[in-house]
Amino acid sequence: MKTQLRQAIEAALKECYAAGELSSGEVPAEIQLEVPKNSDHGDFATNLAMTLAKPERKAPRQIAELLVARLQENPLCDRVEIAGPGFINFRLAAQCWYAVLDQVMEQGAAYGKLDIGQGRRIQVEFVSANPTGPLHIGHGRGAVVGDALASVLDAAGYAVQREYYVNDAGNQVQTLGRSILLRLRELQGESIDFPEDGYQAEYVTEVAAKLRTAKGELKDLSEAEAIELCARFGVAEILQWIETDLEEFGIRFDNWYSEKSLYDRHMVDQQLANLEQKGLTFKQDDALWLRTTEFGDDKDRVLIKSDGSYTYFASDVAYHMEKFDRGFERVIDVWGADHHGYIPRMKAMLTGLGHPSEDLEVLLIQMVNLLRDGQPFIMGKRSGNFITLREVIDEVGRDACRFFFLIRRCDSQLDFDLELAKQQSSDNPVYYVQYAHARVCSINRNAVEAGIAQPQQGQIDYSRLTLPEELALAKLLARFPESLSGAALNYEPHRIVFYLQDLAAQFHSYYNRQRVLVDDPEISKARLYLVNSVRIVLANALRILGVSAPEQM
RNA sequence: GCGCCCGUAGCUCAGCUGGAUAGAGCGCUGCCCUCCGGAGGCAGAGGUCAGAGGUUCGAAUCCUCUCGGGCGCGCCA
Repeated sequence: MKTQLRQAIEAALKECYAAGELSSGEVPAEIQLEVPKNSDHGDFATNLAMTLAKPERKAPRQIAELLVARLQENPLCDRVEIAGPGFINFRLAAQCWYAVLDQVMEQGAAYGKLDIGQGRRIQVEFVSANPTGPLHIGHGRGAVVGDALASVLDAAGYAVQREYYVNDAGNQVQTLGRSILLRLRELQGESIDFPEDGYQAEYVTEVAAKLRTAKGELKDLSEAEAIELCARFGVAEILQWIETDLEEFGIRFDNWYSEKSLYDRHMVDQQLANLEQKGLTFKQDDALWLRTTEFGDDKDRVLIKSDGSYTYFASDVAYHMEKFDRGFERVIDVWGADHHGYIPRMKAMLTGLGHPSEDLEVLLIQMVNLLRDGQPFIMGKRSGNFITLREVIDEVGRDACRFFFLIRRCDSQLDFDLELAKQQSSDNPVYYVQYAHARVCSINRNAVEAGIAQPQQGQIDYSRLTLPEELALAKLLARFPESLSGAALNYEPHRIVFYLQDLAAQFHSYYNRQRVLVDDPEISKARLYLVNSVRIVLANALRILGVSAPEQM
């Protein structure tokens, strides 16, 4: 719709040049067309005449008149007007908009899909929580945002991979192993003085008990061997919890990438050697440093500590370089916002190794505040860390949980009201949107009962759709692809949520004013066609978010 | 102290990358309500876009400063 109009404007402009009415001969690279906020200003508006004013040395309105004279003849346009300082406002013929319904019906589940990615490979790495404990509520938000973003990009035509980076090397894994071993000994009757810096939580004992049945008491192993075994067992066990939780949440990763495997394959050393060769490192105090300050970081960073062990950053360098070696053109990391200080060094490392820093995009996920009936759930700013994701999903359900995690821009903090999420009323945005879908399904069931067949494409007389609400709905359906492209280009899945709420609101309002199934069978058919188009778009948008579109509730 | 994010209606937040009279939900006020499917529907009030400069035809949006809030600033991960 938009592109057709853009072509028409371009053609009109060229005609003006051909007729000598305009002289500069420049056709702008892209003619800006936007949907005015105020619908009195038409369906689309362009500022073209204003941008041409300078090169043409003519008044904007004068230029606009030349263009409008030609565009008025175009069958696409119902009305073309000049407004304000020189905007050209277009109102398209109703038929154009109702043609969208045919598109929706014809394309079905594919309606809205785009090709802006053109099959380019992109990776979204998200969750990547340490395998030392169950997922908490904060991980949940990152999980859903990452997953939905991946789906958005997929729908926009990118070849997307979802990856989980498993931090199965390093200190925290050793600490986990030691903690499990101590709990194991406790289970064996020893009295243990459990250290402050160990993992205190109960699940550690759970893992220890399981290990005891599987592997026995580890009596014939050395201390180091026992810790190592406990660590491996614990990581495997906890990863399984995480995987199960995520799957229950509707999230499935294409790849689980082990940090330890980077060391096993000597990838870290290779990358460090690479950096050294490029003269980007230096030694100081027995440690190896990366000169990240040369690329915008405010401090240089340690890669190898003076005791010879590697920093987390060192494996991250290797990991991210390896992502590009795997052929991804762009790599997206989803992190908790408290890690934002880590971004400059990562980008510095990339530019140092010859990658434009935009190749890595980091999405920062802000904190989640749990509420119950508008009141903070528990005190303390990091309270979310003590509530597992599993508990929340069990309480409010997967759909509500996912929807609420996506309802805000990810860089703003989120208030998540558990009671609201469970509520079966239109105050609850998830319910409101899903209910719109279920309502159309209900109408369909009634249509069957009344013996009215689902109208097929080409059988619809659009002149039966005479109401302004009907036209408005068709226009909104036409804007779904645009909403999707905005979400994809800006990495903002929440836009889909806002679109959905908009569409549901307009549908409910229409439903409340008008009956779909009326005495006149032709009108009924046309309206059925319209509301079923709405149903399809609702379902398509919900599918991208990983929220179900129920037929009844 | 330095750096990043944020400041929009009473509250929670959108605002399509610079467009025209800044929007939605909750709350508030006033009407309506046996409707294909629910304790719901319709309408109204409510704003100096934190403040001050700047950029230009045009700024909530871009730049600078000030104020206020959040988060970071380990040879931790």
